[in-house]
Amino acid sequence: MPLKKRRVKLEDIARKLNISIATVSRALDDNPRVKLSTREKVFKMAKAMGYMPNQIAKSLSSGKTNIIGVIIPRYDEPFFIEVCRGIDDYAREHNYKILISSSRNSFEFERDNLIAFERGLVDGIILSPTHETEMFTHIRSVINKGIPVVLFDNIREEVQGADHVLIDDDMASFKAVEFLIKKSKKNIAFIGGIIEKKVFQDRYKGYIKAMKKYNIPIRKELILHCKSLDREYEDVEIQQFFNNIAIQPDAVFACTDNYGLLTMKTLLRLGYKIPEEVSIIGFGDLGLGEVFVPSMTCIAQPTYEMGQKAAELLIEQFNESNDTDHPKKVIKLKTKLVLRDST
Amino acid sequence: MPLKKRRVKLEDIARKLNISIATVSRALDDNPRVKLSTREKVFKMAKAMGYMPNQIAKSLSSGKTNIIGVIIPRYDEPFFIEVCRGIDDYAREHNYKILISSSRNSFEFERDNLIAFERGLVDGIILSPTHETEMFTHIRSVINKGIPVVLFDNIREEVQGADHVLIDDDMASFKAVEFLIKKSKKNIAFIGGIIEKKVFQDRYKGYIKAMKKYNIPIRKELILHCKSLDREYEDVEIQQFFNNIAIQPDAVFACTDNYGLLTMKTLLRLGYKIPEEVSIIGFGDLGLGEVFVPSMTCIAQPTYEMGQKAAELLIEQFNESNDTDHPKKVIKLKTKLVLRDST
DNA sequence: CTGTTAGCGCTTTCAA
DNA sequence: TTGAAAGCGCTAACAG
Repeated sequence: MPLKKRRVKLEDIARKLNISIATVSRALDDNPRVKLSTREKVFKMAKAMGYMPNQIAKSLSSGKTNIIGVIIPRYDEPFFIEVCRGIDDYAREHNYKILISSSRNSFEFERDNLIAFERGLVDGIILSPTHETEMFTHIRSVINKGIPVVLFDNIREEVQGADHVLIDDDMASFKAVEFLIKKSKKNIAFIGGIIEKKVFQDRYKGYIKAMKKYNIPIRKELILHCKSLDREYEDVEIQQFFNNIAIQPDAVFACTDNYGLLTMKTLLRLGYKIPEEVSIIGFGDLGLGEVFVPSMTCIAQPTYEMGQKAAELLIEQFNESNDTDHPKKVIKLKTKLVLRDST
Repeated sequence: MPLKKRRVKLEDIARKLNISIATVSRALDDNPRVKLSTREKVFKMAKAMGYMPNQIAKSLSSGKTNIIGVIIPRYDEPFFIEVCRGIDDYAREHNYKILISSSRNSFEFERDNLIAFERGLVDGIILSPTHETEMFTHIRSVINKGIPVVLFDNIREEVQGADHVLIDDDMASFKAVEFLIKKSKKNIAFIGGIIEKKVFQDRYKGYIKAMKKYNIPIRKELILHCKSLDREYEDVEIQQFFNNIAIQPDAVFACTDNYGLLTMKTLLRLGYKIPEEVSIIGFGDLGLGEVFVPSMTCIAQPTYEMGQKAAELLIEQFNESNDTDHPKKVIKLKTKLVLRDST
């Protein structure tokens, strides 16, 4: 077992080779201004000595960390994880790493995370605001410091200077509900999430829009806005809702996959036949819908692509000269309805 | 919109206040060796000027980054995400952030990630080795550099100098299979994952051990070691297996929740009654089993706790004086069998 | 092609 | 109670 020795640094290599630190640095960069033979010598020596550059020193000196900060509202939501996977894949290809923080659905945490990132740890930030986030001063403050920001998913308000990646929730929901209506469904229940959240508002809007367009009365009794922020309670809320429902639904449009599944589970337990008596559509399409029996029709979100796109926009911002204040972009990604057994 | 101005640094505050940088630094640390009134002056000025410390500079100077590197085999596996959540919660309480990297089930990536972390970006590493990981030289190399390491989950071989957090897979499986046997099941199928992976080996061992103990013949036809590394193909493999199975199973022990669910789905489709004709037990208990109809009996792993424990051990290592070579710890966490409708 | 040197922003001795 | 100054390890401008 070798002794725990001091890290070897450029200076050590330089001394061994009787050349300057600068030359070693350049050589390891494979800078053609260094004689090939010198470069080779340096490479060999670096390897022999087990040299490993100090990333922190590099960052301090170069002003770049090659880290992208990512802030998501929660970990236990496949949607966010899938977005992160997209970010990570794109980032890695471009030599960035990602630092993920969860805001735990709390504005305080979100701000704290942002502040932590402002301390120079990251070159830029990708953020999905929580439903609590009403003020955007903390985000603007980051942007004003010249740190590139890309927002995704739950965007209540466009933030000047940030890029945005989102989904046309409104339209997607409209299409889904329209699909149900065209199957002659009348009592279409709506299961949404906390209405403070922009995405849920939009999905609700789409539902309302479709119902209105086809002159179907909107019944309060058929509408649930879940308030829970964790799995367990969601289940309870949905069960209670259907246990006590006044009107028998012949279709349910659920705003997330999980709501859709919990709905199916509850309805099956209550003796409903799916899809004969009641059709179900979920939102997200993150794998669960496929596994369930009957499999669930879903609005498929391009989740992974969302992450990729966000990373792409961020890295573009890195490469833009800061002087030219490029107009920021708003990207809307397309969804599609994936038909399965539940409709 | 304020101009994009240069970050304010200690020097700026010092100059404004006509004191030295050192004093400012100490004051912001709330160091009692600085006169209280000075500290207050500094605090106020720092706030007024919008001072934000540069984390990178701090790290270079102090030799600590307060970042924990985490390497997991994949993102799209709730198990790992849940472990990460545990790590993150514990880490955050102790003022650490986590940098998550996926090794994509590839030894190459794992090593690359490790090398990236070796560059001084992180103070320590929590790692779950991939099934491909046979050599541990890359891990040892990190440890020899004095970087604390904690391994979890898929540990094929104890690595000197690292802490380990694991689950008694062998025993857990044994208990689950024994439970089935005591329900008079004879044709107990085993659905495992790539057998190269230590956890799957152990779960298989437990199965075999239980079968042998109760003198139940072990039938090759009832054993499947899935080879796939992604969701989609897992589904296909399991379907094929049961479509062509020679012996009707009266119980299935599945090595992951997902295998369990896919099994249930396939068996239901083939017309089996669960649990009347066939009982199912899954492994993990990460939420899916509860949602499914019928709900699935599972071996519950203390996933979140695993993450917490790993973080705890790592942070303990940080605090140990490096000279005293504390013996490293191996923690085995307990599982339990959660009974639901599938058995 | 290579070396010298001045930082990057902060911490921390040592001295006053 | 404060300040001066030497690093932390690397980059990059400038000089030769």
